[in-house]
Amino acid sequence: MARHHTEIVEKAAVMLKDRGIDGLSVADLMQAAGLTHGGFYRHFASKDALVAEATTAAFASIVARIERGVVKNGPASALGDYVADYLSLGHIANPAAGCPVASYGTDVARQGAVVREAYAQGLDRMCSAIAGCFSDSPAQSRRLAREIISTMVGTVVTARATGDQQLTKSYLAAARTTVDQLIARGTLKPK
Amino acid sequence: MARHHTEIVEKAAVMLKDRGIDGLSVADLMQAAGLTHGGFYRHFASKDALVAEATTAAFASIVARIERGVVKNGPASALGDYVADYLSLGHIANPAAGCPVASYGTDVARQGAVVREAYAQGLDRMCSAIAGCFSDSPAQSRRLAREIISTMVGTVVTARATGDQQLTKSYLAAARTTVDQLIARGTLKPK
DNA sequence: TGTACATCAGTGAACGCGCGTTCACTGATGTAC
DNA sequence: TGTACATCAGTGAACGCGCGTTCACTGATGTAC
Repeated sequence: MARHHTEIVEKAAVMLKDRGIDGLSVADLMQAAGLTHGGFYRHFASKDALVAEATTAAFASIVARIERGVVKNGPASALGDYVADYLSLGHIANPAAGCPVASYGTDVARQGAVVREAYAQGLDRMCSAIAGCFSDSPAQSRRLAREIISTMVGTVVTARATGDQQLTKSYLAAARTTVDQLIARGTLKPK
Repeated sequence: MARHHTEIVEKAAVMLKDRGIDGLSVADLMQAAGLTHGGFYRHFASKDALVAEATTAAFASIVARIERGVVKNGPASALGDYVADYLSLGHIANPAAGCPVASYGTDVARQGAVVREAYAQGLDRMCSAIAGCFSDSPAQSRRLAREIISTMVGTVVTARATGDQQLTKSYLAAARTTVDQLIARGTLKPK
């Protein structure tokens, strides 16, 4: 059962980012997990509860990826990779594999408390993971992290509306410069 | 009929920003406009067409407000007011009166072509209105405008998830500083 | 000016559909003896 | 080791509901004479 539970949550995290909260149906999700929809409520109290759990999982996998990068290549490289992936054409084209904020962030404010809290906590942890790359004061590091996230989220959200790939590239490059300047405001922890 | 049409579109723009695309129902909208839902299809080919039109209207009213400000108080003041309103607690708390990008921007990528095009064009015009405040080259002005919008969108989208008002205030203040620096990179047209 | 008529915006009942959720059931699993 | 039984994850049919959309209708409006 635990294996099924994990698989449902992981599939949900992907489908959620692909289709949005309203676009994710319980029946489709369970079918994608190779089960029938009836069993869903043995695992979750409601769709809301599933969305909350999948949101937590989505942020957790981002945090895990950053932390793995830090351990392996050091903060500077990990942060650089994260930013490069975020501001890439691949991220624009493939929301399912990307950031939950850029994918369904504007819908969270309209959700119930369970989802909003899971999302707020996930965002906070993502922020901490990025802040952890800086050796500045915690307040300053978190502030930098917030600004980096805001810039990247805004860029991807607006760029996804643009059909023109060449234009999108130039937006991404511009944002990349802005983020690099933000990073340069702080001091990266040594490897 | 034209009066009804305008009223439906304007009510739709507000409700769309309040409830999101999926959250807006044809029946609710028509009731809010004082009509019954059956008449909807005398005005619009589909819900999609309505959403597209309301999106265009939402961006148009923002552009109109900026341009009125420019005429009345000059570019510097108009842009300053726009940024101050965007990065305000009022905008965080009241999406219905705010920016469509921050309200349902992440859902647009999942919509049909009609909506996506209306949205892309609206965003482009908003960008032009802001770029028009600068006397730099068109390319440079638009680039600045894009970065200002990205920063503000990202800030509001992430800040809306935060329950804590004090924290939200500090995010907004930080973004304000960042945007001011972006504006300072360009040259504002004289009044 | 007054009457007959055509138009068509708006009405409200109805449609099919997919949604989240429920529930009686089944059958594999693991424990008790 | 083998048998009987309880548990409960998973099944699949069914539910009520609200959605977008359709359509036969009504009645106010404006034109033609």
